[in-house]
Amino acid sequence: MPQVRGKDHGVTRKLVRPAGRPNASQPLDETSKQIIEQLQEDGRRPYAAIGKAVGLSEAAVRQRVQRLLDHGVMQIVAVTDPLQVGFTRQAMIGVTVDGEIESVADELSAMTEVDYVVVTAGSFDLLVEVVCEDDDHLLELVSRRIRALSGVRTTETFVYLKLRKQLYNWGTR
Amino acid sequence: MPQVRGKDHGVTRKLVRPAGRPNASQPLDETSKQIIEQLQEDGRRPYAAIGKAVGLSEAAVRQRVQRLLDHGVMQIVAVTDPLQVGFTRQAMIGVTVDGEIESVADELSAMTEVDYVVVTAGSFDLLVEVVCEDDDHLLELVSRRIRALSGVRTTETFVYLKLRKQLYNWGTR
DNA sequence: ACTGAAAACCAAGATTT
DNA sequence: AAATCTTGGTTTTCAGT
Repeated sequence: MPQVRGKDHGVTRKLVRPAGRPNASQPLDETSKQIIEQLQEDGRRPYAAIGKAVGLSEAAVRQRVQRLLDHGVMQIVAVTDPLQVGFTRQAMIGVTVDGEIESVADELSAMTEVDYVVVTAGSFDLLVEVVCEDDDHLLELVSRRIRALSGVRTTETFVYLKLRKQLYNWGTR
Repeated sequence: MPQVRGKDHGVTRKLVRPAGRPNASQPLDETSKQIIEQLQEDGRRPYAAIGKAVGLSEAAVRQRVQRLLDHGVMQIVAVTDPLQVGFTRQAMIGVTVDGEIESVADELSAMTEVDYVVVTAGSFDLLVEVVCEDDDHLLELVSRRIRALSGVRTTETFVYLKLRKQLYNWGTR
């Protein structure tokens, strides 16, 4: 399966847990894990088929899926291959920050080219994945916009040459 | 929305395009982009509802979705929040390699804790994202198994402190 | 588990390019 | 001619009781 990694463009999905969302925090039982595995293979698999596979009624599967979605344990979404939709250049950018890391992270998160921001321990304070249309776009993004942010001390760009593995199915073993 | 990033655990989904998969390579038209946007919000949204939103019949939407899936332009999958399913430690690992980068990439890709492998240009040859149950697990993985791979020269680990943004919806603007 | 309602599926036939 | 969309009828799934 070709690469499938998020780029912003479109509806923004923030990591902040929406207010009012119930927090599960209970370890998943075997059955829920099996259901998730089924949906990791095919997010539109019918509930009845899932039920057959995990030994549950259709309705029971439906309720469990709804609960998993409500609690934010999983989401079911389309993921696309950036190379097939006109974005030819991806990169990871390691950023070091002076001062407030969080505020820099916020500004980076707000950029449409940025699909991934994580605060890290190590020689970078932030790792930022970006998806660009081409090298010019990437250059403009890094040199004009990211390095221009106040608080950004250094950046190091790792241009993607080849994506080798990209999985969405975890947490279930 | 909480973080949602792939960890292996479970069915393996390789990036290699399955043989016989038709290669689209035609730029997406506006309608397909709109359909993808709909499915990025909710991967199980009914075809009829999507049709209403984009101005197509239910059957036409279904056919287009099938085509997008067949061509590997997108997939519809469940993605889970590792923190909610018992994995408390994520990290990015920068790897430098002696010799064949691809073979090291293959071996890393085969590890269940590894959910992301990319060949990069820059001071690392590979970037590898891992999802571990705890710090002990991460330590064991890095020091006993990754550094032990022949061809691995150096590794640098960036432990995730906080995931700030994670998007799956791209390519559509 | 049962049931009405909704959605998905299928096969032609129509339309567009 | 090929690809894409629509229509109508049928089967399956869904959601609430």
